Amino acid sequence: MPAWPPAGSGPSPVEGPSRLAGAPWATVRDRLRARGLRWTPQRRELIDVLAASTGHVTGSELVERCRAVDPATVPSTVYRTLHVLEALGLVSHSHGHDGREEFHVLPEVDHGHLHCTRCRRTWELPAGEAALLTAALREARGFAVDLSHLSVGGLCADCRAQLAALGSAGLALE
Amino acid sequence: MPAWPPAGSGPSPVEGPSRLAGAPWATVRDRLRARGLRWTPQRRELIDVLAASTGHVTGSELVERCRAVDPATVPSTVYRTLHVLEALGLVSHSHGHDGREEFHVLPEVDHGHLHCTRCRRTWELPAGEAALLTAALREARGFAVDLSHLSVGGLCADCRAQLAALGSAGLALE
DNA sequence: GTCGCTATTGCAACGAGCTGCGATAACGCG
DNA sequence: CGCGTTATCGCAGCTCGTTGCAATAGCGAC
Repeated sequence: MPAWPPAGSGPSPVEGPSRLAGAPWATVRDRLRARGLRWTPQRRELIDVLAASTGHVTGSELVERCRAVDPATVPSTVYRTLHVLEALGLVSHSHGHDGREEFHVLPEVDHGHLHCTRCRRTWELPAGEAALLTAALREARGFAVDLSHLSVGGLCADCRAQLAALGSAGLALE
Repeated sequence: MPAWPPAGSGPSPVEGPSRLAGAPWATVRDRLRARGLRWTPQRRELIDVLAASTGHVTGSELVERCRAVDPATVPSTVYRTLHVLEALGLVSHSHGHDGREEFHVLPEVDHGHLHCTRCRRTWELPAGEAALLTAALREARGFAVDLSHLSVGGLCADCRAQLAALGSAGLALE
């Protein structure tokens, strides 16, 4: 793993809106400052890592990736920064099947999660598919569903097929 | 808290092929043995505690209650026993809003959970209310929803009302 | 009763994540 | 450019839960 150029030494690769097209990361610094928050090297590192990530990442994965960039990285700082970024709307988090934190980079689209309790895979559940539920809950209880906190567990089609194939042979525990 | 009558003392209520009506705990010992598992004092303690519990309990709450009965209780044993009991279908667990484990004593009725991300209260979501979602997912994806792993987050009616009352004054973080 | 097999225990260490605290360093201002 | 304010850092320690391992103890068989 190539060491990154020491922060601040030498001209860093184009820091324009070039590759950041569609990436709000470029504006994070100003967004932080506008709130009286600060732009620190540690935060910059995490944001670099986030900008290179997509989809779901667990907190510890992010810690590891940061450590790859800067071995001096400390977990608490990463977690704290993640919470700050969440307040800015740049990431969101939910709890995976095992209760571990999963961060969601750039939650452009509001969606829930579907995960198979057998194969542990996860899918995104777009608002459309949950619409009936959210509408029903709003009407019946006045409850406003937050899709990012909607998590549905169960058996995916593949696993159901596999179990069916196994037939009644095994009352398998697992 | 009253000490429980020693197990096995006195005639236990009907224990037939009928229903484990109300007290499946009485049969736990035999169910364990039937599987080649063992009946130990530690397990008995946890089962006493469970029998005295209803609804949702977190793992650490159970550990505490066990420790109240027997200070020598060790967490790993409690957690391991809980997982064994889950395999027997006597408890089920899910992950709460904060990712912590919540155990569910005697999950007679299959249901999901609804929790408010603001006031942190939790409600049960009966199968009926989720039926539309589960049906839709089964048809569209062949996904079989496990209600005990269905968790819906959002704002409850009370909190929505409170927020509305606060008006546009606060762009509250929380 | 006691013997042996092995499930279970308790311990210690670990992993994820959070938190309080003193020290550091961003950043706005002059 | 230097100063003061205060957000942030790094550390140490804590909580919840899991895991590997050696020692213990259920329990079925003799």
